[in-house]
Amino acid sequence: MSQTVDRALSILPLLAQGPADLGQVAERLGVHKSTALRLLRTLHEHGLVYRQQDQRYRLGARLFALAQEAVENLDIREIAHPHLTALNHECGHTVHLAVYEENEVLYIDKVESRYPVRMYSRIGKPVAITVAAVAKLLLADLPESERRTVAEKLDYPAYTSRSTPNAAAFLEELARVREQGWATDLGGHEESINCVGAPVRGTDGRVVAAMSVSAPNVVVTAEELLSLLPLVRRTADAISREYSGNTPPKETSA
Amino acid sequence: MSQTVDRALSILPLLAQGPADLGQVAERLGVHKSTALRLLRTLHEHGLVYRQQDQRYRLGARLFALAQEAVENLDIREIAHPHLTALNHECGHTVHLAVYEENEVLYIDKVESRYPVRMYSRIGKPVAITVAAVAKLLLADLPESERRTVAEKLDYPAYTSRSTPNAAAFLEELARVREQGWATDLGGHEESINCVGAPVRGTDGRVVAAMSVSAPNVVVTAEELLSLLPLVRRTADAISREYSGNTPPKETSA
DNA sequence: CGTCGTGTTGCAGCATGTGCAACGACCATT
DNA sequence: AATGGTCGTTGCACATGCTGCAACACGACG
Repeated sequence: MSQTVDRALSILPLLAQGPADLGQVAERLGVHKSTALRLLRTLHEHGLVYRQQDQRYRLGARLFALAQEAVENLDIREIAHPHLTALNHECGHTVHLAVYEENEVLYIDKVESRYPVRMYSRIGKPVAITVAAVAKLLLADLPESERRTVAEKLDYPAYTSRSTPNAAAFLEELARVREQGWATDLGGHEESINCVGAPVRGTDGRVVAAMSVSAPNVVVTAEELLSLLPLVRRTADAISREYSGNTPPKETSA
Repeated sequence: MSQTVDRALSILPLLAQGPADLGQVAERLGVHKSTALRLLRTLHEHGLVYRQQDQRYRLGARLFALAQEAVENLDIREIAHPHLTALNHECGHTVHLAVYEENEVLYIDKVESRYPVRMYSRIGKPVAITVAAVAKLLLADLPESERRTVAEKLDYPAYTSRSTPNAAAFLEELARVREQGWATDLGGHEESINCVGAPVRGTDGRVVAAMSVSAPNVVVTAEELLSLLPLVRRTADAISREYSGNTPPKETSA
């Protein structure tokens, strides 16, 4: 909508692929060098872009700061975290929390055996949206039409022999998930890893987040993992309740 | 330099503090609502901003993707990582790798007892630049004038009784660090945590990164930690050598 | 010493972003 | 139901501020 800003922002993904000098940026943007220079300077002033010794431009540190602050301000994460930790203590496995945002599913919290980590390698990377239990839960809740649109647009990489093969199968799976209120990923992403997940709902019943427990085959069989389902669902429901209760935290009396 | 882009980018830190609606954004930017709307729309198209159900704007997922890609493309990190892991195996303590970038020091890698983590809670947060060993190493290498300028501009929070109290003390410390070629942080940030660090240098001898080993008092005394210094320096030198060797990877013959 | 390849600057022209005012949607209140 | 208020959205006329050009500065290279 705004040409100038549009161009400036297009520089970021371009630099994400690796450093580039002024000429390259200008060329790939399709604008004059002087224009690119001014845009880069503006980005630089805001710390989104950094100029290394060889004069080439890189993405800057402020980007991390922003991403960091963004994830910390997710109230769902804040509310859910203690529940996730508790669940982890009970079952010992890795616990994930994820949200859906414009055709992407995004991990926003994770508790592993020993360390509560706030930001991980997986954030930002394309989540295996066609197979992950949390992805199924989040997509299953979309309105019918949107669900279909999204499913059609997706790629269906065959991570393993048990990955979701195509849109039809995925929609079927989503319907099942929607009905039963929980989801699994049995070796669909990595042959030896299984997950069970349950949805977190807001006041209006819509799914606002999803959580899952993951464990490798070698530790527990899929059946054993499935036996954790009641516990997982109870945890998700507890988060839902607390989130719904706290949703309108409008100042009633200061 | 570019007004439009400048305004658009100013929205990001604003939203980092928490979700805001159109009116708030317009007001805090000092522009008309319609202007703010157009800027937000452009940011939205690029995925940097997300609109939640209540119509308020939040920072978007693409931000994570960018931050993620940015950190992965740091070649220093890639080269250093195996060395950091090796060092961690030898001594068992937490190992950090950091770089300096426009008045900020930034952790870009970390190896902890059990998990190699690629992105951590600390990235993006203001590093304790006045006390951290890696910060001292990176700042100590700046040219005299810049070093002074930076030192004057900094705040000197008294994290503990042993924190660097002011610019004068800091500059003195930097001089010492510069001379001896290594640095420590003995309880300057957290009373019970000590660190020893050494610089990683590029071909031209300039410090391009810094690494450190941290351990709590209860595990090893400061003296014991200091006994690791030779090992730390050897590791840093190994990284320097490999980085210098690989620095000009220009295609000599396709 | 000249040539090439950079990044940088000033400027004229006009595309583009700007603020205004009016509209529509929604909610709360009466 | 009707009213008033808030908030997001749209179309438009104006002029701001962005654009691309051409010329300059600087360093590397032969």
